[in-house]
Amino acid sequence: MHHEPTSGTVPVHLRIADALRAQITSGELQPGQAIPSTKVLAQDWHCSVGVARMAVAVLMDEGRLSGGRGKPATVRRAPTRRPLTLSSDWSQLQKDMVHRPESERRERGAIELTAGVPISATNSSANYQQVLATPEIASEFDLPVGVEVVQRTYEMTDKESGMRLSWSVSYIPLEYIRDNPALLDESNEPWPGGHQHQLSTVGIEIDRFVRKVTAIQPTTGDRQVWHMEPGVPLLHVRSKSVDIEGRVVEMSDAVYPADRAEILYVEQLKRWDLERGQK
Amino acid sequence: MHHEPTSGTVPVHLRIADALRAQITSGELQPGQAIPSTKVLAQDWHCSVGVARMAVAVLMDEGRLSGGRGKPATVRRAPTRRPLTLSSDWSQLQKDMVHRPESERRERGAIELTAGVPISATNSSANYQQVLATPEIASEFDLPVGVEVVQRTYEMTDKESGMRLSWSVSYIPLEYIRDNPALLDESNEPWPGGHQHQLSTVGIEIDRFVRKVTAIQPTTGDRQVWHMEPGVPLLHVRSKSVDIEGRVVEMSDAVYPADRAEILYVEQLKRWDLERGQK
DNA sequence: GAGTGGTCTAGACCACTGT
DNA sequence: CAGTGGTCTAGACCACTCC
Repeated sequence: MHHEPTSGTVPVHLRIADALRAQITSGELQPGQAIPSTKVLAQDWHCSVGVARMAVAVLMDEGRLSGGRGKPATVRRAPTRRPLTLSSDWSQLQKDMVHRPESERRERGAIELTAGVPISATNSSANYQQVLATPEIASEFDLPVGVEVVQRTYEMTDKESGMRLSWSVSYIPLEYIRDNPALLDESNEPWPGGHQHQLSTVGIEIDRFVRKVTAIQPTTGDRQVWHMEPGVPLLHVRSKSVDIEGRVVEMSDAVYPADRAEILYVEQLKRWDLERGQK
Repeated sequence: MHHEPTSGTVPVHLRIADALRAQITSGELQPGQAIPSTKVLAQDWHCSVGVARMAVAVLMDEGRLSGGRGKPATVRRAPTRRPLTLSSDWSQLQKDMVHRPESERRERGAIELTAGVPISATNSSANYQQVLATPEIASEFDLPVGVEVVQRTYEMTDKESGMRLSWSVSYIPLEYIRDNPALLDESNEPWPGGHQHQLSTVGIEIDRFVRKVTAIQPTTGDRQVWHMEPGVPLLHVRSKSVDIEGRVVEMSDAVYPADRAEILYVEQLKRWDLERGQK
């Protein structure tokens, strides 16, 4: 028995979602507060519980509700994101450290990947593998497909919770570093001074980093290892290191859950009064 | 009548999704190709069509399938993203142009927001409004809540398709630009030379930009205006302009669909041989 | 134990697409 | 027209949480 001809053309579950979303943004439903149960929503809107569930599923996917498993769905609190600084200042500092003693490098070495969490509270695991460049990887290096590259995957987890804090995979063409076998030794992790120092041992000087940032939707597997809630995208950062001869000598992919991290960077400009007459 | 005790503990619809995802990543299902219909999946997996639909919904949300509405669901082609360059080089160019004649500025003025699309093929609309700073906005400027700010929303759409190409909202505290009423004139859009030039007319010199990039899940409304498919996040860029006195003089939010845009930026480092002895 | 959401069924009707 | 997905119903059983 149908009550109304669905009045408009907007599906019922979307109308319920719109109503709830309005209540959330207006503050009528506060963060942490529970929304009405699916059964109540079904009664209020004269629909089946299945439709009510579809409505809350919409808001879950939008990241507005955090939910379920025996507990009522609640309004998600605004996430606090750790800034992930990728500014030239910091990269320059890393470059300057290349010629500093190892003790100093080791101390600050892994900051790159922890983004603020003390190294002592983390476990890290690295893995080296010699692989053949896929078409995608080869095109980034502008080298032929199938060329040998060293693949390094790196993962850090929180000691207490076991939660993953960072994950990245980087590639260096084997021919560029063949002269220094130490670069293939996993026991050196985390790399003191980062790959900038490692590359400097074979005479490669980095001129610039080129980074591309985009976002993707996590798979269910991603959600498990990151302990992510539904409705949270993954930030994907692809960095390339270009040396002073214009060659791409290193490429890395890293991902971060968008509810915990944000990419922060600074563009420094020159002063007007300092550049008079130049260029 | 139940056939098996659901063997493991993984829900059926997730197992179907996993199987399909594996077929997609392995190349067994090519981009553009149609996946089996929900009815067929239900028969193959001995489940109801409802469960089969949940399975394809999972892959839709991951952005791997596109489709529906009478047509069978198909494997989505890899998106081609337009790079959105936000490098210091480009910003510096903008800064240098501040002191160039208006004709030159006007020519290149709006590149900032089109990201590669010719200006002639777009419609743009700007809107000015004088509003009171919300707590969030005020905290970015480090000014008291309720201070007057000029809010400028800017939108560009493709002339043919009517699709939205860019959207942004920026804020400038009124007290910083009160001396130049031209800045409040909407007919000047698009701003020749961007806000850097506008601010220079009241004696403000930009020292640096600070940008934060993160990703959010679009609402159903967002999806409509951007013509986005499900499973595509939105990139969110918040830029702040800091002047040479350390004040935040401008703040803007911009969003881009993550399947069409990527943030690209370059970190330029100094040469070793050029910095000997300095610093 | 009562209430919650998560999974699943077996249907129904509709809008849309292709031929 | 037959086939597709999109919406919706009215139930069922389970795992979980809170009291």
